[in-house]
Amino acid sequence: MQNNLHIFNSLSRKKELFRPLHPPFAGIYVCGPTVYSDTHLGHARPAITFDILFRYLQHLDYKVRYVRNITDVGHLENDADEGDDKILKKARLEHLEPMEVVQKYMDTYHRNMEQLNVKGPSIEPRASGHIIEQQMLIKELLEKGYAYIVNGSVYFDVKKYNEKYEYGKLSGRVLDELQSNTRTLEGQDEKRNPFDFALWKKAAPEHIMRWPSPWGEGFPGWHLECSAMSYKYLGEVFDIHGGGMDLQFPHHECEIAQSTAAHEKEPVRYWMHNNMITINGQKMARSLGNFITLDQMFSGNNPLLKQAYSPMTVRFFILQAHYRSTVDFSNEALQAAEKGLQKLMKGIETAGKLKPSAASTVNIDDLREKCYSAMDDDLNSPILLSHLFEAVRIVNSVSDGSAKLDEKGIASLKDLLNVFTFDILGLKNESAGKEDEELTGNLMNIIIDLRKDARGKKDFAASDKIRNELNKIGIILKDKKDGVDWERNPI
RNA sequence: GGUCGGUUGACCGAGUGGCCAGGUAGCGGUCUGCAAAACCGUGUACGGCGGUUCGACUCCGCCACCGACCUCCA
Repeated sequence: MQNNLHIFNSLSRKKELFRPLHPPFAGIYVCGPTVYSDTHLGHARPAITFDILFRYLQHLDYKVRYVRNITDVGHLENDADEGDDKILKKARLEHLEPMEVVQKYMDTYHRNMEQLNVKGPSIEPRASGHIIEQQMLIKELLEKGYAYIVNGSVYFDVKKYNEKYEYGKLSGRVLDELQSNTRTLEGQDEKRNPFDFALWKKAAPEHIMRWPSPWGEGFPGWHLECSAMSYKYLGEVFDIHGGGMDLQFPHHECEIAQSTAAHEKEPVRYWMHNNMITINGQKMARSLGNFITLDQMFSGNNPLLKQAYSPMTVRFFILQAHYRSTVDFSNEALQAAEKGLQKLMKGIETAGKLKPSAASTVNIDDLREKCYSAMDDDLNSPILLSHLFEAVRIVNSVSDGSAKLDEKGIASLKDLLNVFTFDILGLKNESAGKEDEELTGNLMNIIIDLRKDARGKKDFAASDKIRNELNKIGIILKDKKDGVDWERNPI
């Protein structure tokens, strides 16, 4: 299978031609959310970025296995020994079972993803469902001498690992520097070195998320799940690993260390990292308290929002920037995106009504090539969109006669718009059919008002015509004392 | 403090050693009874200062400012 897709590999810091290990198969692992709170705008970025990758690889006829996990245990507030599990903390706060918290926010995440038209992954494994696999990995690491047990917890020995392998290669960090720069956290006594990280944590007596293990009752560390689950579903070495840039260190670095140490192989061939969404120039994050949840985006119910923005407006907004750039939230930018999206959708509707000419004055094949080039250049969605607007310009020109297309050209143009807009960028036409009921009501009000004017002027010919014509299409008007009612005639 | 990245026109946002991004808004025109839409045209954009070059927004150096990561974060 040939393709010309180049992706920026965070590991080499270069664009590389994508060649999967076992064509026609392609394996992708992306870090999903920790489900302890509402899904926010920031979550939409990786979801959409890797949705585009998933869709494009499928379009190129790869058999893609896309694994995106749900973290439902093990994500600690910090690396200190008494660091709380995020989910556990939330459960205590809301007086819920931890798994009730997980269910609630996982459902929200799924609902929001569906609204954004993000395709579900092939497999969506949960950390809590892979405790055995995680323990197996720990055993392997202990046997190979890359982990040590202290007081019922197990830690990864970064220094030992760094003797044979290179810790920090993904994030460009050098262990010596890390050592001197690590901030001192309370309660790190158990670890041999501050940059060692937990594979298994002993559960305190009051800790309710706990599993038995050879090292005592406890729970897995955060970094471990991704190594265990990617290995289980994609193998020792797989093609693409994605996630947010903020996960590069320490999460992905630790993942590489765990997997490499256990399997003696580099686990990932292409690392891809999406950039952050900022608000007023700062990262949007729960911990900064400046985030907007997706439900708020869609309803407009947040002081930072001047209006509601539809899921497709949000998707289009995100696609207008390249995934490796930061994109700054503002109402003006969202409003511009809303208008742009409308223009694109209207253009596609117009494309369906074009009349063919005998010959063509524009070349659609060239444009198609450009669209592919844009996608092949590290998923350059903003450039692709600019080409789609060029396509829309052609549509409108043909529509008002300043350009001509033959039947084949029109078919090709329509196909291009459909494939790239809907299949690959995953946009959809939200206005189609949506507000029909509301529109009908408004139209009827206008018609009834016109008829009232006619009757006021004793123009009964006009008023009767309105009533009769409506009758013909199954709408019955009823003149009452206090106004006019209408209903559909049940034919 | 360390590491990395950014600074593009009214706003958002691509990109490149010499030519065009694109969207939104503005202005002028075509069309139209009026309007809208659409189409055409339009704006001396590339943080500052030097350097390399026939030519730099694009390469190099310095400076300023902003941000990310180094602790959890998509």
